[in-house]
Amino acid sequence: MGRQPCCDKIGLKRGPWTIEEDHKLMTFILNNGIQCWRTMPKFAGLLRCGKSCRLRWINYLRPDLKRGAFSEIEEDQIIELHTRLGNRWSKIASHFPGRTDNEIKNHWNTKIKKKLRLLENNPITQQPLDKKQDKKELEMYPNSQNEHEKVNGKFQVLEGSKGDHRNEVVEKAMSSQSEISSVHLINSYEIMSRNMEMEMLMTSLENASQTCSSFSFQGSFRPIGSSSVEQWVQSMMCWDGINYID
DNA sequence: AACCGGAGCAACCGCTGCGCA
DNA sequence: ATGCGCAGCGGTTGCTCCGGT
Repeated sequence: MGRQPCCDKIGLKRGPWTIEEDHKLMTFILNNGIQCWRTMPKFAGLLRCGKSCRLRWINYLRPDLKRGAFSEIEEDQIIELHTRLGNRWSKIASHFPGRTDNEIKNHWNTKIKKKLRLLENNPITQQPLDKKQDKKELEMYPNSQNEHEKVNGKFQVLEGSKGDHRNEVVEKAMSSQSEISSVHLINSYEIMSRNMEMEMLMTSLENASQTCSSFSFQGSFRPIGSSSVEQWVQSMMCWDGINYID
């Protein structure tokens, strides 16, 4: 007789996570912490198995995740670690704070492997042949080598006075044609979100302002179609009431 | 405009190792 | 010592997007 499944899969949802599910999981973890993945979905009101919740949190929702393309330095490090450790992705990932094993594994399989193969086939130049991607990125972000390095700045509203800063945050995000990529409210009410829809952000901020007299706000924004990332970051840094924190 | 193929990546599956009774 | 249940890990799958024809 085989091993019992990790959970009763009948009636459980599979496939891509919705924003609502993300929100439920995140809120639950932030309020209760991580104790038992198996029972978590039930208490969080999710029709998912614990394994799926764990994966979603680790690979996507965790607030300390570093998003964006891998730098040349990171790639070199991955190659070096891979020659020493082999396919032990979690071990490799432990050398890169904010990166997940899944992310590194995918990057290895889709980019690095190919790059190394091309290098092997092109020993004279010792240069990667596929420069297409680099060129494309350079065209999109002429002032930035790595879009996310520049964009993932953090902004903080100190001693926010309820709705004032809440509106400020939302208006600024909307006027700058941005999507919220990460929001972190601290103090007595805590919530985080990644790729949160504007409507949901409003609700979260509303809840926050109801449950505490003052709160601080930390977040990062990612511009949509901004021609100059640096310019955009500069404009955010000048935002009254928001302190740019390194 | 429609189709196709490749790239990228999120999510799943099944195995392993560990802690505990 | 053994078996069970769990979290974690690595391989794989399948969906989405995008560029080329």
